[in-house]
Amino acid sequence: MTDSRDNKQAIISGALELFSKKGFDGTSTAEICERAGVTKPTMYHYFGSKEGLLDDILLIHYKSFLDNLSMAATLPEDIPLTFFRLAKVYFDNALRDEPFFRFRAGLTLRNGEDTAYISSKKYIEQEGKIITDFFYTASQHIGNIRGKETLCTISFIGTINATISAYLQTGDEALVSDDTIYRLRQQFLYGIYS
Amino acid sequence: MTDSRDNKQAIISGALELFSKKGFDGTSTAEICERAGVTKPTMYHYFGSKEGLLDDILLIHYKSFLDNLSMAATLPEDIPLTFFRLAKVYFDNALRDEPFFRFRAGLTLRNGEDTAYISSKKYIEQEGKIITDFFYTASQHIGNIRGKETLCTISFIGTINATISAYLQTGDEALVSDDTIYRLRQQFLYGIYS
DNA sequence: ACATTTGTATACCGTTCGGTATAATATGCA
DNA sequence: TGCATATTATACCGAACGGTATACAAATGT
Repeated sequence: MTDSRDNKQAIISGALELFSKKGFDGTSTAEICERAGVTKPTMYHYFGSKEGLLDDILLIHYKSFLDNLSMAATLPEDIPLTFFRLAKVYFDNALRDEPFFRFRAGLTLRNGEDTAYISSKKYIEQEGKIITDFFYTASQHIGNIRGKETLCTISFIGTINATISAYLQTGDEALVSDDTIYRLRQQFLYGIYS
Repeated sequence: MTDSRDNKQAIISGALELFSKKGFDGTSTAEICERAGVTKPTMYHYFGSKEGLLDDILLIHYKSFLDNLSMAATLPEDIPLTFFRLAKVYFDNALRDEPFFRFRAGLTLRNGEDTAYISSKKYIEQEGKIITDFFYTASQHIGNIRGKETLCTISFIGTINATISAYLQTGDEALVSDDTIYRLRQQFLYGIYS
């Protein structure tokens, strides 16, 4: 018997790549299985349903991402440091796991009834909460963002994602460098809403 | 007989709203017809296929959007003015036609094999060309963005869309005000890459 | 050695999908 | 009025979808 974890992992990573390119509804279970080199009963043996597979994918990838975000925000009073760390988690995660970034980013601007969005909603909200909490802490020391914590959050995530997307399209590594983070930090904390 | 344009328009606007919420692949033709109050043969009489309907929707909405963008860029040498006008087209269009914005924005970060993305690709490229052309003109007068025209384009579109999305979620009208455009302009032309 | 668990393959099911054949109905024009 | 042209409704099609019953093969624990 081949190692079961190989097949399971092949299904997960292959499916995520397909979802990120063609969307959840645009990808068939047959396609997922063919790409992973398994048959449908094998996939249903592991995940129970197409949505179960999606849930597993989201759980695994979001857990690592959100854990890293939370760890980056353990010293929220050190505002410049925390901003830097948070942005770095976004960059690192996207470079290490491009399909997951594409999948995530494609959902961020779509707040509707898309199957994949509904399943991702709770994680997107957790992500938002971590960033919002940080901006609330920051606003206690930096007056000009007070009252704008929510919009700081949305703009922060949107701008970071746009920057990563720009890197993935152009290959310009300067985009995901520390310098970029310094500039974004300057804008968000001291410039953008003054 | 009811006015045919009513039905045709009802199908178009209803379908766009469904597509923006549930995605193209996640919306069934039966759903589209039910919402528009017509039967499937009626829809197929007008549009030939589900993709034909999508193409018509894209043609109508993108034409207006791209025309406005082109008109905003008729004086590219006046860089501050053109930047302002371009951003304003994005804001105005999104406020006037929210479903189309959501649909567009949901595709921007997803460069893959999604059905809706493939059909939209040519328009997205036209949009990109208009903005890129502007930044090339601007870079002839503003040295610090030279060589970064493509990434300026992607970041500009991404940041604008993130800002609009923030407005749609928070309802904070200050986000889509002229002041926001002034700040973005300052950042993009004189601050962000210096 | 053998029962049990785990994983895989063949073949298939019911449903929903996009799409259509047919015919009835409403309108514009003669 | 009656003909021609659009437009709509009923009813249906083949294909693809998500999902499964069954049985068999490989590993594991005793």
